[in-house]
Amino acid sequence: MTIATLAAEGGVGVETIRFYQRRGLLDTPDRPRGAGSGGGIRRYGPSDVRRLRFIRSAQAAGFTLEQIHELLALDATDDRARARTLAIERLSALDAQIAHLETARTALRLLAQECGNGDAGPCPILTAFDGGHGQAPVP
Amino acid sequence: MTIATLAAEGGVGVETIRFYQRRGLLDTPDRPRGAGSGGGIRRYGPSDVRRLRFIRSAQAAGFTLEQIHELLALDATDDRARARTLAIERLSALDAQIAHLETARTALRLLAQECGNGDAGPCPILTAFDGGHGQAPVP
DNA sequence: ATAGGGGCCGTACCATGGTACGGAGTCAAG
DNA sequence: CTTGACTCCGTACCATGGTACGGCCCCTAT
Repeated sequence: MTIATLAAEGGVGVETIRFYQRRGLLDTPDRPRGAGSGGGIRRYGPSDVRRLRFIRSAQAAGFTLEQIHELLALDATDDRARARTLAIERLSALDAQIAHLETARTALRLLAQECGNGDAGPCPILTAFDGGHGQAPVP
Repeated sequence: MTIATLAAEGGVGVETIRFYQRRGLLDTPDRPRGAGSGGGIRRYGPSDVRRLRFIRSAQAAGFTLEQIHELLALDATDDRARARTLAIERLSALDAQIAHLETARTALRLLAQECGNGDAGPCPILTAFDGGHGQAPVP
């Protein structure tokens, strides 16, 4: 398949594929020799699709591209311990993030509710979050 | 209080305060007239602290700075409907995001588990996420 | 054989949310 | 009345994760 097909399979744009290649997340197959200068068109296979889909999923799990790079490198080795460590680290970050968002959700429900009841004047937006004392946003 | 104190109250850096001012999220008090040229040092009060804390909380709830800008503008009006709409929109985005992260968490637990059992060879990182078909990451 | 649609490549640009820097001004304590 | 910490301001820079552009090459169908 060509790069456009690969991109479509992964639900991303062609430029994104190239971007991932530059980052070393996807490999760049050789251009078939035999064409005039520079070579022909690179071809991709099912393993590239799997890899691309993995990247998207791992991204959805909150790994950065750099971490995904490491995970992919790990896939070739049998350093299970390292892979486990990465997974567990991300898992606890994920737990924290979820807890965090749930807190935010509670505060937000309050805001929606306050603004929903029929009292006069503007709803007290500035005080809606008064429980959370400047909690840092999840980066 | 001075800008450094305000920053400390909000748990952010001085540069962040200035950045918020440029974005119109915090206002920039007048420099007291009477000093040589340009004027003296700006002073901040408790309302600035509240506002700053609100910004941080809203950010934690996933609002962008632009949306926070609108919320703050709304605080001066009595357009409760608009505030409610924003809150409810963010609420459902938040719900989706939480659900999403929970899915990721499940997949990740699987990965950690797979890599934890004693089978030979590398753990199948690439197939660990095979349930999620290239789900887009939460932006 | 020629046009058009992709592909290839380098490089530039984008949004978001800050972070840093340098020079000048201000202010309070010693 | 000087020193040193802090402020002000403009502007530049950073990381992340892309997105776009322009020029050239290749390939296939007409």
